[in-house]
Amino acid sequence: MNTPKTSSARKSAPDVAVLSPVYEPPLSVSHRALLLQGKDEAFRDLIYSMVLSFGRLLSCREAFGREIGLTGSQYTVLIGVAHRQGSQGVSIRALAEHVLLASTHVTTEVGRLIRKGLLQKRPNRDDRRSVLVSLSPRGQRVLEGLAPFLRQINDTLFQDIGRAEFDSLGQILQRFTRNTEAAMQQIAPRQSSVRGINK
Amino acid sequence: MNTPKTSSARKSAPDVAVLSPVYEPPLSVSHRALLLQGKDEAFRDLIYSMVLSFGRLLSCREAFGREIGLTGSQYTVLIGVAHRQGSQGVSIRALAEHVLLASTHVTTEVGRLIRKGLLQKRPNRDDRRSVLVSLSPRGQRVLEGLAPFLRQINDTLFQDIGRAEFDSLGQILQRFTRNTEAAMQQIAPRQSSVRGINK
DNA sequence: GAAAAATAGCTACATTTTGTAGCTATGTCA
DNA sequence: TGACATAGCTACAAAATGTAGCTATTTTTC
Repeated sequence: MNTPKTSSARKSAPDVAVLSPVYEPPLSVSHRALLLQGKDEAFRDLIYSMVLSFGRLLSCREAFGREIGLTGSQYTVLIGVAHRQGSQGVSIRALAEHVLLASTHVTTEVGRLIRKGLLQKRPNRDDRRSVLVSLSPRGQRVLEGLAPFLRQINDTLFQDIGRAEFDSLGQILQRFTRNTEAAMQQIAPRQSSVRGINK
Repeated sequence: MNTPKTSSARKSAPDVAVLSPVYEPPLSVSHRALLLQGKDEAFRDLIYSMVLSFGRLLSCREAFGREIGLTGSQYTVLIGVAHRQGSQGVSIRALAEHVLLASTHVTTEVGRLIRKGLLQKRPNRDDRRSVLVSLSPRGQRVLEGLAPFLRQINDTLFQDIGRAEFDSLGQILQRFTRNTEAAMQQIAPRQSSVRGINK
C-alpha cells in the first residue's frame, strides 16, 4: 500500500480523506525571536494585548471627558491645550500634532470648547494667519476639579508596576515607536494618510 | 519692602505682576514610581508613545485590509475567522469577543465579507439559533496572498527587538492589561459600555 | 410540561470619529 | 511682483461605534 510509515514522510495530500481538518492560517511574522516552536501565537497575543489595552486607554479618556461633559476627543484637545499653551497659547497646528488629530478636527473641537467656555482664542501678532489657543479661567478650574479622578485612574493603570518596569517599558516602547514609524513608511505608498503622520 | 529674599519663602501670589506665567496643569498621577522630581512628564510621555504606536498598529491593520480591498474592521473580522474557525467554523458571538467588536457589527461585516465571497456561513446543528462562520476557499487564497506583506510589516515592527525584550514586554503588558481591566471597573458606574467588555 | 427568562443573531438608526476637498488670508521666496 | 507654501476654516463623505428593538431558539423555573 502507499501509506507512508511516518507522517514526516508525507508531503502533500493525505491519503485518507480527513473530514474536518483544523484550518491553519499562514504565519503572521517571520522574525525568529517572535516565533516559539515555529508558532506565532505569542506574537499575536502580544499584539492582542496592545490593541486591547490601547482601546481601554481610550475608554479612560472618554470617561475623563464624560466626567466634565465632553467627548473623548474634546477632552484630549482640552488637556492638550493645558500642556501646550505655555505662556502665550498654542497654535492649532502645534496642538494638532501634539494630540495626534488632524488639524481640521482640532479647529472644530476648539470651537466647541470655546462655546462651552473652556477655551479662549486670540490672534497671533507674529503671524496673522495663526491663532493662539489657551485655557479660560473656567477651563482651568474644570481641569483642577477633574485631577483627583484622573490621578485615581492613572494610578490604577500602573498599580503594581515599579520604577524598573516603568523604565524598561519606556525604553522598549521608544524603540517600538520608531519601528512603527518605519512600518508607516512601508505602507505609505499604498495609502495617503496615517495616524501620527498628519500632514 | 515685603519682597522675600528667596523664592521658596513665597507662598501664594507673587508680589510683582508677572505678565505671562507658564501655565502648569495639575499632576496626572500620584503613584511615586512614575514621578521624577515631582514631575509626571515621563508618565505622560509613556502614555503618549502607547497611544501613538498602538494607533499606528491600527493603521497597519487598515493597510492590510486596503491591500485586499477591505476596511480595517473587515480585515480584522476576516483574520479573526481564520484564527477561530477551527474545524467547524466560529459563532458570531465567539468571533465578536475575539476581535473586540460588538457582535452586532460582526454580523454586518460578516455579511459584507460573504457578499465578497471571502466567508461562508452555515447553521449550527447543535444550536439552531447560532451560525458557524468560516473562510471560503477564496478567502483562504486571499489570506495566503496577503501573508508575505503581513510578515514584512510585522517584522519591521519588531526589527531590532530580541527575545528578551519581547518576553519582558509581554510580561509587563500582561500586567498592564489586568490593570486596565481594574480601571474599567472604576469608571464603570459612570459609563455604560466599554471597549473590551462587550456585553 | 408550560411559562418565563436568557441567548444568538439580525436590522435599523444615531452618534462619533476620521478622512478629504476646497476655500480665504497671510507669509515666504525667487 | 508672481509663484508657492502655510494656517486655519467649512463642509461633506466614509468608517467606526453605540444602542434599541425584533425573531427564533434554548434554558430555567415553577
